[in-house]
Amino acid sequence: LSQDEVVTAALGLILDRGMSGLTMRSVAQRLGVTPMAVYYYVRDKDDLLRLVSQRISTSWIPLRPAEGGGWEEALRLHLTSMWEVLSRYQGLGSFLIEQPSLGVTSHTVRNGIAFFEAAGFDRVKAQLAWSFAYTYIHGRISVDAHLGHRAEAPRLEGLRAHDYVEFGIEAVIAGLRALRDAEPAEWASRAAGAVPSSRSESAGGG
Amino acid sequence: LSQDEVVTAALGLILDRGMSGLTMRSVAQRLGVTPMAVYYYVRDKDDLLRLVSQRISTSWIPLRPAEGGGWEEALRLHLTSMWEVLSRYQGLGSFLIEQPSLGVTSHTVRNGIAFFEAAGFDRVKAQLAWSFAYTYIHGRISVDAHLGHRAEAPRLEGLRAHDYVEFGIEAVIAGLRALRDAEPAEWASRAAGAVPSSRSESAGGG
DNA sequence: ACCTGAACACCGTTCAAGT
DNA sequence: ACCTGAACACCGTTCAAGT
Repeated sequence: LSQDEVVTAALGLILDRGMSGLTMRSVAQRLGVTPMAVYYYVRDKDDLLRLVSQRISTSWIPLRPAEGGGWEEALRLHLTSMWEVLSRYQGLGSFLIEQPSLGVTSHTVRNGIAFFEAAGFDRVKAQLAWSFAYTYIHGRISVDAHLGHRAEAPRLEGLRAHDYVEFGIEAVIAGLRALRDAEPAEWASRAAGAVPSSRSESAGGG
Repeated sequence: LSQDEVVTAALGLILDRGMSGLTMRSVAQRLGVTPMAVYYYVRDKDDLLRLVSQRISTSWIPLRPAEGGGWEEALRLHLTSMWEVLSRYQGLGSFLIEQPSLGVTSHTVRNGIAFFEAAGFDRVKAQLAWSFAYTYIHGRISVDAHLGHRAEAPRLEGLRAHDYVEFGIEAVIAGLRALRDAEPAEWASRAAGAVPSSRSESAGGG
């Protein structure tokens, strides 16, 4: 038995029975072992979920400055692959994307900001832009996960999940393109001075 | 004792102790009653959460066709007030927005589509547009909720939560404005024919 | 080092019973 | 109609013990 096997068992359980089917006891049972054996390889359930997050976060195309295609295409590829991977795991996606190790890591944030700075966004706008793109795909995965297992969810005509993501990603790109060169006054008119031009005092989430 | 008091107790518990502090037993304790008394007014925990959702969903500005201000301003007001209300309830927001009664109701969906049709979007684009706006704010509330109670979350300089939402809502509006008059080929280039121009065969989520 | 067994403090919920 | 009490089938987790 190893930590890798524990993580694999957890992932299998999620695919088979969904997020609520993942318990320390079910992991142990799938491995033919006593519940407490799992605790030898994993500190607690949060730790197990962190490891599951790490495992799948290697499966999508990272966000990196484009080589000729422009930032739009690079962002499109990244967001699309992220969605494709995470939507495969039903409720897991909406859960995992809230895990620090998968979403808002300092590495992920720095990388995202660097990407948008390379695309011509100033430092403040690069932060806002990355947060916006990340937030959208987060929302999309959550909404998809929720619609997936609810029969009462109203179905819209003629559109598949993929159409929604595609439209959404294009809207994200179009929105960012429009705001990149806009003056703060154009998008922060009702909160003048909220975004200082140089240095600043307060801290906020990403 | 009444159903209203049960719902009020549940809401208070969430504000005081967060989502994990809400249990059937803690609701009962707050009401000075035995755990099973709660079950007289509420079918089960899901039912209680549905009622909590309903209670708070009346607190924000509904999405309705603008009277002179244009669809942009109407959408801005709706999304902003939704965020302000839901972000007050920490983890509740990210949970509640997944509740059918709060988010993707057939009424909410129809209303949203009608709003965007009145704003000059065709039927298919109105569905996509509503889904996009709803999905973004869903994501924003989830991300905010998550960042709220995690000390390790990296803090970006000089930006407050409000700045992110404001930028995001403007990006949503700018994106929708750009795609409203675009041809499908411009935003669905890699999946030609995915969105039929007239009638359609398959059904998908919103 | 690796795993087991018993136990604790929690859940949501059912069921029968009280008033 | 409204509430209680005891109980069931679950959780995550600790702690002491085995090999």
